[in-house]
Amino acid sequence: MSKKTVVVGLSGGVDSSVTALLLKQQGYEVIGLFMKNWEDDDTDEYCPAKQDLIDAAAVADKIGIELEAVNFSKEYKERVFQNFLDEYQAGRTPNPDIFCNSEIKFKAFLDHAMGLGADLIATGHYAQVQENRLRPGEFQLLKAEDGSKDQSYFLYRLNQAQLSKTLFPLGKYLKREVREIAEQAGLVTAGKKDSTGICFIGERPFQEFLERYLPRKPGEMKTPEGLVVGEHHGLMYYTLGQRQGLKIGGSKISNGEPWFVAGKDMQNNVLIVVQGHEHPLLLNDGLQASQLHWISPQAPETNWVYAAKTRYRQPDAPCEIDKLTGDLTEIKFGQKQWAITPGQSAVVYESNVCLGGGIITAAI
RNA sequence: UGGGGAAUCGCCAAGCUGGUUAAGGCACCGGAUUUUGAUUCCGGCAUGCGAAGGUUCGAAUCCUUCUUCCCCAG
Repeated sequence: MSKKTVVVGLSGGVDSSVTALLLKQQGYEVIGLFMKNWEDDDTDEYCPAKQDLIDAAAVADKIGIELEAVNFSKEYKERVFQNFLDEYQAGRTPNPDIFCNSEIKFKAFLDHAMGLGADLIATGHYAQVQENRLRPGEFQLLKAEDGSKDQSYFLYRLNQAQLSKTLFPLGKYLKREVREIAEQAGLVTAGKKDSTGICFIGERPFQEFLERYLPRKPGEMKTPEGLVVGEHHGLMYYTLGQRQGLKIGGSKISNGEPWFVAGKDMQNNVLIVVQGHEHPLLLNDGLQASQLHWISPQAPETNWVYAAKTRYRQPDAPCEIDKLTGDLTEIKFGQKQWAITPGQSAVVYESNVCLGGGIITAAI
């Protein structure tokens, strides 16, 4: 019986480094695979992914595994980035990393790994996969043990075929422990700062970045009453609940509280802004979502208490699925939710099991 | 060219019966948090109070002149 082969996505960060290390220690035949999926900004002397590749190579060398590099830039652009732009253009706020997972990391990457003869793939995500005890052969996606790092929200669009071939070795560890393991193993990535920003693209001045693809289209900022209070650069550059960057402060009509984006009037190219974090227009009882995806072949029940997030890193809020017809669902929360935003994903949980979810189309 | 009122950080705005380093909020900037975009949190942000003089041990706070703006009369 030969050892099982696992292809690990090595990004050049601590998490994936430790993932590879743990699998190696568990006796798997491990192959590291470095992905470069974004090259729009590369110049001769500047290539953001370069240091990451160097680090990934150093880690692979230290652990004693092979490292291969692949480039899915084309797939990324076609399957993730184009949709990202279309969504912004339509005034919504997409979450590209969710599709990056379902289309790139767990599709293009998975296919490539299988082509290499792998039995399984693994990534450094904080989440867990488990076979359903009641229904053998069916896999469940669970939250990570480290609740503060749980990334199941980004993984809710994975299907049975993908989960059945996936390992998340970090699911049982705390972030702190992961760093300690890296430290003890002498991995160069042990103290490396966590990466943030859009996966593969990285953190950058957001409006400036979007502007390269979606040109400015200035218009007015108005209160719900129709009072003009400022000017915006283009509705697509703003998201509901946004406070920073509005550049409106003071004035006689101000009550001293900060302004937030509460809506977009696409027809008239007007950004609706309100004052005060608790303004009623920022709070809603429920939402509608479509493009539904459930991890189990069995969709969740209506009239049953679940919990849901309307954006990453937000505590689960108790909710009920009111309607579930075809590709449309309505979710009602026990308590009003803040800045429910079209384009973002509503992800449903039952205890620590991620059931799936959909893309928010409207707050209700 | 009569009378009255006001001029304090980009904006709003305390202080103005003279006395520690000129409140606070919004905006902005920096950082923390964060594999979306936000939110949130922490820190920074007027040697100067329209200008110039004067009174005083000491003035944004009192006086004088000038400048600007507003209101009421013309």
